[in-house]
Amino acid sequence: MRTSQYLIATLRETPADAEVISHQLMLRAGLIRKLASGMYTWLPAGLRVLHKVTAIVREEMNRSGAMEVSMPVVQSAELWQESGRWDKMGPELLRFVDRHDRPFCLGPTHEEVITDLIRNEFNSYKQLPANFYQIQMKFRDERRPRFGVMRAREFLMKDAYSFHIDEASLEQTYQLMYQTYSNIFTRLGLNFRAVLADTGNIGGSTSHEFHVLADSGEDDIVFNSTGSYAANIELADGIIRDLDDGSAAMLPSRKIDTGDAHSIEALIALLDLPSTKLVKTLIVKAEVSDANPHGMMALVLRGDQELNDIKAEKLAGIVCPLTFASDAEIEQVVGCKPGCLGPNKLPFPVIVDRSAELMRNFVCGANTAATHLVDANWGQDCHFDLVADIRKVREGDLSPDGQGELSIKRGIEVGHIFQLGTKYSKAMSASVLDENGRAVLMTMGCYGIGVSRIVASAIEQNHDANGIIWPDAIAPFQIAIIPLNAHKSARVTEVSEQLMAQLEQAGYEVLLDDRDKKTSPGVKFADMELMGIPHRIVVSDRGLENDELEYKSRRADGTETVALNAVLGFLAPRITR
RNA sequence: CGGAGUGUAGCUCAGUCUGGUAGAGCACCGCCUUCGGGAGGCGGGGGUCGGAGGUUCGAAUCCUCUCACUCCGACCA
Repeated sequence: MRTSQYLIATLRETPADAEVISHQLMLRAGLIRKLASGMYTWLPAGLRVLHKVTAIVREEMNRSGAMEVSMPVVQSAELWQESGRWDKMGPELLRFVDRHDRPFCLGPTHEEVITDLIRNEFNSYKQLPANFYQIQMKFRDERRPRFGVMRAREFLMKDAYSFHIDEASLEQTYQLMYQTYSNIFTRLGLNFRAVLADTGNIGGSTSHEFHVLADSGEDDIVFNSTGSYAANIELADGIIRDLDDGSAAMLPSRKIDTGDAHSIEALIALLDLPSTKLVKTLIVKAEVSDANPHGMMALVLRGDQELNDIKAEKLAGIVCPLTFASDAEIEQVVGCKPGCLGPNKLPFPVIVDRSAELMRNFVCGANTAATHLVDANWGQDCHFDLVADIRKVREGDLSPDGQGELSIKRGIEVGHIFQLGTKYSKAMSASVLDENGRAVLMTMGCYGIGVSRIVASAIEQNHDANGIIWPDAIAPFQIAIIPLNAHKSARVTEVSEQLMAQLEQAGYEVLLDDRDKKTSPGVKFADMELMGIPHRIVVSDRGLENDELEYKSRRADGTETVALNAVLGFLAPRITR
């Protein structure tokens, strides 16, 4: 390909509305342009990258035995009503009506469509297991699109759905997908990690996310040093090093005046105690019932620990999304402001985190203004109804499997695999006959990869001050040829053209910067670097005097000299294919 | 959806407070010079100042409404 016949849409300056580096560089390198919030046009160079990623995903999915299909982007409401998600999904599901006033939506995912297809096609256990996938634009009307294609409303996704006769078969395919995903992200040249994950509103039991490690990531992922444990912080478990064992003798409690010390910080300063001797009591909203007429719930943690919202939302009877009771509501029901709350004689359920379960002789609010209890104890003055893990793990906690301590890094979620079970097959009556001729609901799994998000996350992980540095596997072009002073030297032009033909013949993708003399060498160097082309060859009169070319890797600093007749042998070991 | 902010040339921005002929750099077009790291000179094209209403002799500038976009929080590939 020649730059003179290609759209090189590079920008010298950073567009003002781009915040993260990948978004800035995708705009500057001329990969994408914005149409509206969260919707982007892919320019030629960007689309080449997207296609590279797509091709690798497709190859590995095919290798795993999955079958590619293509389902409609527009889906009828009936299917969604059948699964119950038409009402559950909320405004993220973009709905509209056709000319006959029949309701439709733009597909944000395809569990309903595939389940409908397979319940009609499959009749026998002999047809199982089977795994179907597609690579297609999805639409989700995000509350807040951001970071360019990282969280777009329209995005390219690989989604796969597997069908099984039982859990054991699902487990096998799940493991196969886990391995396939690892192969994909390895081939893409990304630094990634698979972590245990929450299943969110897709439902199901077991789930893993695949994260590309990057500081700009929106998720915290937790893992130990040996690699034997990794989880999204949403559900990560950890063992506190200095956990109380409940062995201390109980002291009688006493009430003390704590004035306007309402926070944990103020209390530790006032009482000269470590935060591990305090408990914090948070009041959240719960469903109103006969047993819980106030519609409230207390969540109790050790003073130095933080609440994990996602874990808390799994408690029975709690209001989702997690909502804190207002000061006024608390005052009305408990009789004091939030600064003096404690788990003593509260008129609603008290859930205690494991960090506080075994504490002895702790400090907590007395549910009276400006008063706290010292040497409070469970069973003596305080009570709880349930012990649960509602704590956010911290860096330095011990790994739950006993191997090493936990660290926390930022990650970008690029893949997610779920064991769905029979959630959709049950709602939509998708069954086959087993060996005994009895109808059995199919067990399902689903597996997603954010293809367009991968492009952005690859840039987050591979860039420098001059621009993008593509891994060879997904570069729009692997090699840039820059002729110098071509207008003054017929030989430079001739050699450049021959070189391009030779390299393309050898199967490389080459971009020859043949822009005319008005485009200075500096501009060409800068553009090719900004676009992230990983290998560069400069053709100059100076070099050709000795039948030599100059090679530079986008990842390395210096340049190397290559004999004109030895280029192919020189490049072969340097370019990953 | 709550909170904050921004809309002026393709891009980055000045001008708005204090109303008076719409600007700069980059990009683009033409000619000349230059040619291994975003060159220089001369000449040129390009704007309903996000939109609507209002105040005024006069509005990018003041007032009201509205739309779009970005950022911070809750959701997700």
